[in-house]
Order: sequence, then structure tokens, then C-alpha cells
Amino acid sequence: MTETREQLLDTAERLFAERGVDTVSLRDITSAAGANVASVNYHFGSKEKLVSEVFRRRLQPINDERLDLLTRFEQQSGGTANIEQIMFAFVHPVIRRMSAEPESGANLMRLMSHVHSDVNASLAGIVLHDMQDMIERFMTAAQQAMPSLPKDEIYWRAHFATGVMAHTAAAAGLLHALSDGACDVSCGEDLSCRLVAFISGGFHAEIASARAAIGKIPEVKQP
Amino acid sequence: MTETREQLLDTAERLFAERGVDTVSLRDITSAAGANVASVNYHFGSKEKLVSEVFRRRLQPINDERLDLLTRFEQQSGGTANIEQIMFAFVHPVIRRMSAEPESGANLMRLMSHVHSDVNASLAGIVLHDMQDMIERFMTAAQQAMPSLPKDEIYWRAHFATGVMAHTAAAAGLLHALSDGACDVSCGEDLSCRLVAFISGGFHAEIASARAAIGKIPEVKQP
DNA sequence: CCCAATATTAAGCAAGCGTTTGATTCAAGC
DNA sequence: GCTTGAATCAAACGCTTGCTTAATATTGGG
Repeated sequence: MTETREQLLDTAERLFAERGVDTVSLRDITSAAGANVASVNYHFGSKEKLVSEVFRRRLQPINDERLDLLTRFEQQSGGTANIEQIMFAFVHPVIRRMSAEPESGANLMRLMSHVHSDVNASLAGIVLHDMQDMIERFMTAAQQAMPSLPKDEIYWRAHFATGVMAHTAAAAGLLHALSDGACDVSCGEDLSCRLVAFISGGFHAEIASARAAIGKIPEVKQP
Repeated sequence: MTETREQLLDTAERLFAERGVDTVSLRDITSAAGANVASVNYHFGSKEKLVSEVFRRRLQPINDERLDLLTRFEQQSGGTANIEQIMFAFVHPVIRRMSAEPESGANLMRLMSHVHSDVNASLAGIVLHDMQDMIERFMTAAQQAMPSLPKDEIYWRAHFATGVMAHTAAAAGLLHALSDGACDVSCGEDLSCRLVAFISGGFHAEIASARAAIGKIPEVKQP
């Protein structure tokens, strides 16, 4: 029967999202899924392979949709997409899923945050391997969209952009609490555009003029 | 002797930064510190209290410096700081430490990332309590600097800004690898300004014009 | 010098971990 | 109706976890 296998994946995904990969035991998963402790090792071989499959199952369609969306923007614009379009293609496939199905979407958001923080080294290794092609594709697209920026500056800002998305995913509940419920993540396309606006604003920024706006940097007392 | 206590804090900080709080055992810490397993419970009472103290010890001076810096910017500008100054005051106390002492600085960066991702709920609870005053102070300063933005929009963008900094902290090593060493975090004030430029660019952005730049959103094939 | 307070030690506790095993159930194929 | 292979099960394996205990070592003040 393949039903138990699916049940294990669904339950593991939910628990990983709620409490993190390292703090969820096989017994937590199997008892919540109504299965035997041995079923994970029977169906997947080990806990690590289960983890890998949980992430792969969600990330693959997202990365496919990202690439698809980027390609269509490029075709639509006659070869080169602008930075807003590139970032929308990167962000929206995640946000869309999150707002379409609030409960499983929240799981996904929190799963994403585990991927982007390289705390769990083996996890990052597993997942990033699948994302490498997509990352490269988006990097060259960004370089074409912003030809005046040096390559390493592109890297920095893409890094910042990833941070915005990952953190939005990771700490959405925290923001909801801090803002007394005024901010939540249920309005998909709006949130995508809000994210894209912020990130693109960052990409268009000039360091020199920001430095000028800061002005004189005060001395601080060193303890 | 207070020497063992200090040694435990230093060692725990290093190991937490390298491998995360949950995956480091008391025996890992004590053996690396050359102390007995029981010493943690003797000096701190429990593992959780050790964790709390590790974070508090680093975050308190940073938050103090953030507030100090913001106050001086406000005095210098006659009451109201601009968004670049506010974000510099938020970001620089972290970045400065990181670049001043690369090894312990890297620890700090990765520690910060653990704080900002609310994966470990109890950890977030412990640490955020100490940060609440600082957060409130910066939120009202940001509202004064950007009076045209609605309050919840300020929340969103502050949330994004935190994400940029946290992710820069968390995955600095990852960026170093992806960019073949072109990007690293050793140039303190430069990096602070780079971060401030990106974040401030995001704060100044208009959602409507970003939405316009995206144009027609292509349909994607749903699997 | 001695005594009390502080600090460190080895040993062990119960509980939980991922994984393995060998028996049992179950649904088809001949 | 028996056989075969896949799926599930209870039980146990060896190991690590955070924490406790009771004995020992170290220290500084009277």
C-alpha cells in the first residue's frame, strides 16, 4: 500500500514546519500518522531520506514554476525581463501557494525558511543541489536586467532579496503578532507585489546616495 | 572560580553558531571546554538557561548601541532621523562587530539568525523579550521618517529589513561560496552602507509603480 | 591551621533517539 | 487452496540526551 507512505510525508511536512526537522522524532511522525515506528525505515530507508523527500516534493514544482514564469516574462518582453518581473517570478510561486491554501501554505513557508538558513548543513546540501540550475538562471537574468551593476554587487543584492523572502516565510507568525493582526499573509498577489516592490527598490538603490543620506556617523561609547 | 563559567559561555557560543542550539549537547560543550558534564547545571541551572545567557550576553550591548546610535542621529538632525540613518543604526552595531573580529563575528552573525527565525519558539520568546523596547523605539522612528506610509506598511517593510539583515547573517558563508569568494563580510562600514542602501531603497519604493513594471502576469501551467 | 563555602569530579539515572529484527497479516497469482 | 511477496507489527537493540547525586578537591577568611 502506498497510502502509508503519503501519510508519512504529509505528517512529517506538517511537524517539520511546526517544530523544525531536528526536534521532530520518528516516533512523533509515525504516531501522528497512525503508523508503526518501522514504517519510515521501510518506505524511505532512513530519517534523512524521508527529510530529503519531504523537501524535494514541495520544492521541485515551485522551482519549475519559477523557471516557467521567468521564461514567459522574457518571451513577453522580447528577450530580457526587467528586475521587477524577475523578482516576481522568483517570489510569486511561493507566495501563491501560501495564500491559496493557508494551512499547508504556512507549512511551506516555514519549510522554506529551514532551507535558506544553512544551520542544518546536510539539509542545505541536499536541497541546494536541486536548486542550483534555477539559481544560475535567475542570476544571469538579473545581470542582463541590471547591466550597470558589477557582478558581485548582483550577488549581494540577490542574497538580500533571498533574505527578504526567506524571512517573510520564516517569521510570518511573528509579524502577525507584533502588528496586532494588521499584517497577515493571506492576500497572495498583493503580498507578492509588496515583496517585489521592496526588493526592486533595493536593486535600484545607489550606495553612494544612501551613504550621503546617512551623513556624519556619530561616535558611540564603547563599553 | 568564574573561569569555567566564562569558558562554557564561549564554547557554547561557538558551537551554537556552528551547529545550532538543538543539535549541540551538553557533553559537546563541556568536553570542548575541558569541563565536567555537571558544570553547566552547576553554573547555570539548566541547558536552557545557558542558552539564554549566551544570547543575552551578546545581544544586550548590540541593542544598547543601536539605541545610542539612533538617539545621536536624532539629536544631530534636530529631532527626526531619516530612514537611512535609522537603518544604519539598526544594522551597523551588528556588522561592525562582525568585521572587527572575523571569527567571533561570524559566530555572532549565525547566532543572530537563530534568533530571528522563530523555529525554536522558546528561544525566540527568551530573546525577543529583551529586544522589545528597542523594536518599539525603531518602529516609531521609522513612522516619523516615512509619514506617508500607513502603519501596517511600515510593519511590513521593517519585517523585510530584518529579513535582509538576518539572512546576511545566517548565510554569509553560502554567499561566499556561490560567488567564488568575490563577496565576503570583512569590510564593515562598506557592508553596512550596502545593506542600508538596499533596505532604504525598499522603503522608498512605491508598490503601484512596481506593479506597473511587472506588466501582464503570464499564465503558468498547473501540474 | 582549620573550617566552611565554593567548585569540580566520576558514576549513574530515566527517557528518548534512529534503527533492526523476526514474526505476522494481507492481498493477489497460479 | 496454497504460495509468494509486500506491508505492518511489537519488541528490542545500542546509543545519546539532560540532569542528579554523593564524594572529592580547592579556595579563602577567621
